[in-house]
Amino acid sequence: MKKNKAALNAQTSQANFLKLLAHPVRIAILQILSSNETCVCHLEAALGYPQPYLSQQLAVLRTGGLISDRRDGWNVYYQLEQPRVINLLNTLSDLMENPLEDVLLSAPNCPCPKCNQSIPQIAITKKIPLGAEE
Amino acid sequence: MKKNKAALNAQTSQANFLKLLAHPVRIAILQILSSNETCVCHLEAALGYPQPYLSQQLAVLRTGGLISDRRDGWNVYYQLEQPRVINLLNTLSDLMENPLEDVLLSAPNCPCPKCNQSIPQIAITKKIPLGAEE
DNA sequence: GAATTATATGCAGAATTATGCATATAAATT
DNA sequence: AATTTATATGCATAATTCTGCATATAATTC
Repeated sequence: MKKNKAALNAQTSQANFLKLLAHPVRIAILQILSSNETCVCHLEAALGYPQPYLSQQLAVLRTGGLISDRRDGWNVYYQLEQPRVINLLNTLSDLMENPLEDVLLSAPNCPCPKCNQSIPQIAITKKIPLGAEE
Repeated sequence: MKKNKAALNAQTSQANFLKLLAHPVRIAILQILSSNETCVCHLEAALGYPQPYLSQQLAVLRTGGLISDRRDGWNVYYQLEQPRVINLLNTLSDLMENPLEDVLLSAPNCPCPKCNQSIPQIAITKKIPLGAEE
């Protein structure tokens, strides 16, 4: 009897989908986008990674159909194309008992229009410990 | 001002966890285990992959803490260590509108004790189309 | 139209993962 | 203790992903 490998079509596309998510920066990007449409410079300010690096990760997510972009003047704004992905990330945080992250809420020195509409965002409530910056 | 990368600790461990799952054969294994404690030879019969290959994928899942093994005589039986992983896989199937797989239910010619306790398993209800085997 | 600002792409080397195959171990049977 | 059955490990090569950096594009302002 010849041994035939099972096709595993569904599992293969599921695995490919998970590969899109299996990256810390891409997870962080999706979490940020889950609360707001966001421009690249905001991600840069929030995450501290170089712009070309973030653009590449955004390209991975965009090519994978998870997010979409919209240009407005100078800025390109990204948003979730498939908001239900957040269900998955929530199930994951739940499973791993990781609290939803903090980091993602503050984007000090973000120059984007949305961050500078009127009032500076968190600034006052956030204490910067001595020696944190140089 | 120096740009500091965000730590992304939670996201990093989440990504590592997803990497364990982001593989078609490993997903299939977990789905099979979700319904039953299962020995390696059963997986071999169900999936049609060579035994050493499956043992390697099992080792990945075992090392990652997702499954555990128990020896009984000749056979080693694996079971889910973290049954809530199935929530995640279900959320995923749901998201991708993949029906839960069929393939995984039949393991023709499985020699393991569990498959040969008394009655042949599915045999009768399952029609094998002409020319499916040679 | 030249300079500026925001974002995207290309490419290369490093690192990691996937896969196949030979062989090792471990319990059971004789 | 030799053989058989079930499973695990080691290693080599191929394939893929990661990451950093240089450069390209595209809209805007001067």
